[in-house]
Amino acid sequence: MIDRRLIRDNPERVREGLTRRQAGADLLDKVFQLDRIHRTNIHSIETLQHERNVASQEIATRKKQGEDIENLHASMKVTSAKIKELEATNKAIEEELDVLLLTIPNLPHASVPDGADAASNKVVRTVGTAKKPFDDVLPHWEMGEKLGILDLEAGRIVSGRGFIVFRGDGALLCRALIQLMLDMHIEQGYVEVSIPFLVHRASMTGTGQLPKFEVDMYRCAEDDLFLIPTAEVPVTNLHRESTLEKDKLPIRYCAYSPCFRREAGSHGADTRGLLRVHQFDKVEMVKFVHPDSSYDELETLTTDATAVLDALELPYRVVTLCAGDLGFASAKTYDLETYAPGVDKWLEVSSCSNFEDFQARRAEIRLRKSDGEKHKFVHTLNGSGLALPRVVASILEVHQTPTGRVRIPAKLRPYMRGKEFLG
RNA sequence: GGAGAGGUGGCCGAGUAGGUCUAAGGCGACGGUUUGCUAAACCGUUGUACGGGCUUAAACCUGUACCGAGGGUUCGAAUCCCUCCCUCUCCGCCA
Repeated sequence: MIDRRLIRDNPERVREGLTRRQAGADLLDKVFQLDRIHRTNIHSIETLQHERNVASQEIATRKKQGEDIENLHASMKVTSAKIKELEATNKAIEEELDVLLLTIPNLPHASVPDGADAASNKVVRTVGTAKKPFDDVLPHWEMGEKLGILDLEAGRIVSGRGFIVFRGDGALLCRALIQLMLDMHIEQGYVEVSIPFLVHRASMTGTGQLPKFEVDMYRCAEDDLFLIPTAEVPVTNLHRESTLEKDKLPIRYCAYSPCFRREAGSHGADTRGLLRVHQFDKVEMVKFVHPDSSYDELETLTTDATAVLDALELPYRVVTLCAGDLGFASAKTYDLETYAPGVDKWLEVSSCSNFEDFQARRAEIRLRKSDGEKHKFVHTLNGSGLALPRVVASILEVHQTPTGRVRIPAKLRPYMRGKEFLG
């Protein structure tokens, strides 16, 4: 959530940022206007309350002395009614204001390039080469089914399209990847946490999935709980409504979780194989940092994620998202894309973002101030390290051999019972 | 699912026959005095949010709200009433 005061004091800056990310700035005028009325009302209410407090005191004193207080009673009754009325009005305004504010996306950081959509994203660096290892590389779904490690039909039978079943080495590969990633991140200084996969509304609102994107979530109506679309939600909310000590920062977590996404509105895109599914496994990194260092932390977060791609010997590129392609809560995002020669595509396997204080303000994750300092929020960041199915797809295509086998990268072999090839 | 107990500041904890509660006291933290150093002792400070004033800004001054949440009664609510949420204990059920 954007600071209300920023909208009040510097509406043009907010307008500019929203325009840059292709978000309508029309809500802004409404917020500006409501905020002003809200403050005027507060002033009136407080004046009346002050009046009431003084009178109450006087009534108490006079009553002790046995004086007549009927007049005061009568006039205070009127005052109280006025207060009640104004409070009701202002509560309505505040609710409206909250909804509006929760719907406004974060502002892009100054270093984020201009642009309306993904076409304007900038490649920061490329590692390895994006080319076919040999001519007729099979797409991952064909390779996977040929090896008997991927069973898309079974997924359809059990749960419908978009759900996948891995068998044998396929299942082992998933488990191995999760383990490798977690071990690497622990080595990099992250604390592993194991978290709930169902969360309530407040958590979803804290990280920004709600109220705007409810249709994208799986929801258990009976208990009003949501299946998490990413571990970012429970992990970031670990510190919801709390104040963090400066000397405890940065806090770095990593976590494995399955991720559930309805993918509403994206039917027809990437329907084959592992590229777009309703449930997938992911290892996520989350950081809580001091505002001064959040952009440095974004860089190391990104290299902590690319280290996994290096370990898996996969070619990849790091892309800075342009303002128009930025996620709702993010101020700056690097996407990591690995090349899959079988489908000839760059696959997004990670998204590393700095949310600055956008999530922290929503989730009330504060930073304890030192003397004479204005009260602050921490900055939160997260990045996948990495999302599994697309990594598996990439492995099945990049490490494919002309003889129809798939080589297991050396760093992964200890987690794969020492095997060199899949299947 | 059933029964009971309870939710008060960073933490512990008092306070409910409504009116200096402007929330005691303690701990912790911070500052100071003392001290060769540390500790102890003593003195002092100590929340959050939102307004207003002053200001480049901070500091500061001032006001209001906040005792789980929301309503109600009242001139006045931590205190009385209603609804809801959460935590704990016991019982039941269960991997």
